[in-house]
Amino acid sequence: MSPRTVDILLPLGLDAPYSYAVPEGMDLVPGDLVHVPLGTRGMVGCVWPGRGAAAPVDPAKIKSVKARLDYERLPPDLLQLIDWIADYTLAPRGMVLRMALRHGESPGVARERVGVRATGKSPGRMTAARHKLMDLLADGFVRGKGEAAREAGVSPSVVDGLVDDGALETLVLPPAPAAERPDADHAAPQLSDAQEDAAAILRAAVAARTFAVHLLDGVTGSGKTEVYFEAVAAALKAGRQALILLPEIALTQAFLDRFTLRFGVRPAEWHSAVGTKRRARILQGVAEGEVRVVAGARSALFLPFPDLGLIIVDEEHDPAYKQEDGVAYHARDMAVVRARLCGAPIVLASATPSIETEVNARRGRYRRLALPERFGGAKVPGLAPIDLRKEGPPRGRWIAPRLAEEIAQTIEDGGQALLFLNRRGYAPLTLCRACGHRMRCPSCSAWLVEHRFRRRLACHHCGYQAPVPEACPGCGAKDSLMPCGPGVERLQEEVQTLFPAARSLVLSSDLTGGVERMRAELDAVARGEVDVVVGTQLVAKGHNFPGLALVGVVDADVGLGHGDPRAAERTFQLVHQVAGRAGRGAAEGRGYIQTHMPEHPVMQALVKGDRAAFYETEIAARQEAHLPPFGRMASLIVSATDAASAERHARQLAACAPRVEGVRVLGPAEAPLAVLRGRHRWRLLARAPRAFDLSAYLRAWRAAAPRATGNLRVAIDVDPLSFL
DNA sequence: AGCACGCCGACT
DNA sequence: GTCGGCGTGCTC
Repeated sequence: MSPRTVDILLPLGLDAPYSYAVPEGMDLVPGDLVHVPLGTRGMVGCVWPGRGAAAPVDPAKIKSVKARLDYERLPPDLLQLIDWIADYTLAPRGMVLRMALRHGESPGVARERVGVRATGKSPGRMTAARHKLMDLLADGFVRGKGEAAREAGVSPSVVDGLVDDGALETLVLPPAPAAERPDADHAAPQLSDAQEDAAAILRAAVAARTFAVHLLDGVTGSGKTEVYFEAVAAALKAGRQALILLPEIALTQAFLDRFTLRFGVRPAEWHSAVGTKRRARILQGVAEGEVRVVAGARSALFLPFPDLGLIIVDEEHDPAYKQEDGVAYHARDMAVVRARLCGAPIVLASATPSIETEVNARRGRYRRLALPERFGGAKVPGLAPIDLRKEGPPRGRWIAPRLAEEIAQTIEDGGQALLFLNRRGYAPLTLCRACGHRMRCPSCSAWLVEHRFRRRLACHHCGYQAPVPEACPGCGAKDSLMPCGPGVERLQEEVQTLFPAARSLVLSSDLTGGVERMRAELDAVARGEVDVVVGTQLVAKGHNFPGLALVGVVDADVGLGHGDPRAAERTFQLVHQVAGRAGRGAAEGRGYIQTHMPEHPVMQALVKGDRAAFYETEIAARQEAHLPPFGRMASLIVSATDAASAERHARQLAACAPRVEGVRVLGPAEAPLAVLRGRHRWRLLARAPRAFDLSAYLRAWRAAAPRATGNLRVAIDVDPLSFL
């Protein structure tokens, strides 16, 4: 009699599960995590639902499952999500599974905690530190060892000393919960009428336990967070779990504080800065249903919630939701898929919805919940245009005279000014005055950006760094290298020159000192200890600057005019959000936008504060050009270390594209970043009608294509962010 | 993703 | 003669 076999999906670049024999007495169900032998080693895999007749395997090859791991099994909707994403993106199923397993590698054993308690016996010898500790523990309560030391303000060794002495006794405490239970009734907020209307609809949606997509649409400061917290509260009251997705950078103290204020405890956090031990605990807590609310970055989408009753995607328009490398997926879109698979409502929140979401709302596929006003009556500032062609700053300066005057006035009035420039470092380009040599990255087609604080030139694409050379590498001339163009560091220098008495601060992602420093800096700004903040897009996200009275957009044209419609959308969203930073407190905000093309529709919309106008023009343009969401698109990037073979393969690929009515294949052309990390890149685009099954087309194409040999790679991106 | 196998250059 | 570089292919 032949043994029973199961399909096991392995977290590798394999699209199909492998068959393993099931040992006598072992019971396996899809979703179970198992240990299996593979080649010379062992590995964790997941029991996969059988999909009928698989390719026959040589029975002699079949090995046996080693063990079923003592984890909660992955819920069925997560297995379906993995299949769905693999089918849609053409990524190997195993690589998608990997995203759901990679956090669980270290077993989530909850460490036992040691607690201490006073025995009633006095210490043999008394010291000042021992006194503090004994005073603390005089209440007879049990405390964790480290906790007791911390609270008493003594070192942990004092605790050990008193345990040895017999004045304290140790006992085993139950493991601390992965996260405390949020209390839905902790502090119910006072909502405006518009907020209450939206909240009521969301509460009803949570109660209905069916899939529905809502667009929570409101300007910065209109109170979207309070509204979706009500939906979270409803999920909590129903005893179900909720997931709040945020762009990683927006998982700030400010957000956590607001959550804590509303629900009494912090949510379980899930992002790259959370340590492995803690991740394992949270993972287990989620799988057991103990953890009720997770606030996380896009990877939180793959957590094994057994009873997910609500998903929130905050800042749904944020491009950080798009994963470009490995499995190329958009977390917002996949969140909608997961919501559908588990029959739960989902809320997409944004002040500047993506064109895709906006169109879905207009079509009625998503229900729009609009919050028209700013909470507390504060105003989003209008943006006055400064035409750089007519009233630009002198050469080598970036702040126009009119903006400079406004900054001076703002400082004088005791307000704060924010200058927004989406360029890190000191100068985006360094060139030699003598020979024209430009400092470029040795492994990318990109300029090296000078970082003056660090005294280095850096590539923002691959991480290459080098000290600023003494002499020009091209001609050997000394002191001939000259920075060109502004970065935030250089802008701060200009601020210091123009306003010597002003206290200025640069906020950008390469601030050294990590999260702690960033937090301290933001606090300093909030306390009014800074007059002028110079920041990159980081300042657009989620931070509140109550004293901010003036916003200056230094170069609104960055990225515009290269023909990528997505750049217009991005500019609009960023500038709109930055403008929204001003006037959140009592002060009424003002804003200025420096541009070379004030007549551009995006600038016009920003100047007039006319959001609707932006969507009208942008949606019309997309429709006209059959661009997403009015058509479907995929990009194929062929790369190799050798330029010629990349191009050759790209051309072969283009030649064997299946001819299908309505589908157009564009290219190959050099990719926007023609060389990245030493790899030459060529790009193909496939465009298809909206209802077309593009994934199936790509699969057929890939099957017809010659195998990519050597170090050739073909990266497929369905729904790429860039349309170029 | 690992890990073994295999086919070519420079060392004791 | 062997060591070892990495390109190629397989793992139920």
